[in-house]
Amino acid sequence: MGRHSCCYKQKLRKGLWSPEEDEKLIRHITKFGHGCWSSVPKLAGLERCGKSCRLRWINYLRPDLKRGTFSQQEEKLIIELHAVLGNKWSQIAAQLPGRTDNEIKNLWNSSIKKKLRQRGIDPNTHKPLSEVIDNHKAPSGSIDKTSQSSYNNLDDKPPPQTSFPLIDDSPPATHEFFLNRFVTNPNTLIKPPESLQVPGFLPFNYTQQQQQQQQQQQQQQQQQQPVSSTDLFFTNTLLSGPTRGTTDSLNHNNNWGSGNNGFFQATNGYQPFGLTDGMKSQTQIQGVEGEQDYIKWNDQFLPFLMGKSSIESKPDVNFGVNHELYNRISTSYGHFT
DNA sequence: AATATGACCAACCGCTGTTCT
DNA sequence: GAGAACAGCGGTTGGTCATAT
Repeated sequence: MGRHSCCYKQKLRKGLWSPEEDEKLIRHITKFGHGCWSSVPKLAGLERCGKSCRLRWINYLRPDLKRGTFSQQEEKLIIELHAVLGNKWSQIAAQLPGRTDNEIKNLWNSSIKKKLRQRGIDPNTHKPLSEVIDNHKAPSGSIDKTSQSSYNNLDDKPPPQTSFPLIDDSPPATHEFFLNRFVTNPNTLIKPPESLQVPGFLPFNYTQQQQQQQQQQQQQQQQQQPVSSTDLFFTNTLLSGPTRGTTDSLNHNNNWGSGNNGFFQATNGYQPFGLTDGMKSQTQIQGVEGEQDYIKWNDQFLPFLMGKSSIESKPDVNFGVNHELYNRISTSYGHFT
């Protein structure tokens, strides 16, 4: 269908969103949910098409977005999922809570593809490049059982060409492999596969009860033994990536499971919207004077708009604006004055 | 210091599938 | 059943920033 018909009827804004537009959209969806996207811009007072509003919300304004750079485990998971699903970015994103299909797609095209090629892996077939060159008939997306689905740190230096298969003894990325890892028998599953212990990741049949058991086990383990910094990073934090200046990202548990589910489960006519534990985590950010230059405006502004902040000294906002913060953020919008 | 190049990423475009009338 | 409206998806584009020359 392409561009919505509404886009032809009137002059609509295009391009980057201004903070004011974001604020309008957030306020509207916070109060009313999005309902029918085509009606959102009118109701929210925006000169955008519904499609644009939807995209902005899904890819940027949603409170459960994780943002930040991808962890190595996330990258590994993306590669493994891509080996099975191909360019089904939305399905891949579904396994990475807090990440959008757009984000993953961008990562794949800008970074992972290159890293795989550097390691001698064809990003389309996930086969060794030499093999792909030798066999031009290899259908795209098909997974050879000898090819590898398990990847070590992609930042590592590539192994010698003779060392394929590349990594370890993990099973190949066949559909059986995928099913074994992601669609497990709920009667037998207690613990998610080790490689899937990425913050917020839930296999398809990983129930809340099982999750609680898992959390209890993790808590016991944490009490029993010290955790390495990387373990902390991967299992206890939601703010991944450089988290420059992030001070308390280690101080909360992984609540993505319940929080995320709650967020996405529709309970009424409107599409669901709610504040989640995940959002709490997202708002664990530094104060205005900190070094958190990575965070974009909504990362700080959004919680205040939502009337909820996990920052202890909550600014006096109530859908109003923390003006100091707002001014600082607004200036970061070079195109917007 | 100026320019070129590349990386990154937000947003748009066009398509398909589903739902509604 | 047909067509319109809509949601969602994947590919692509264009702007911005960082780095190299």
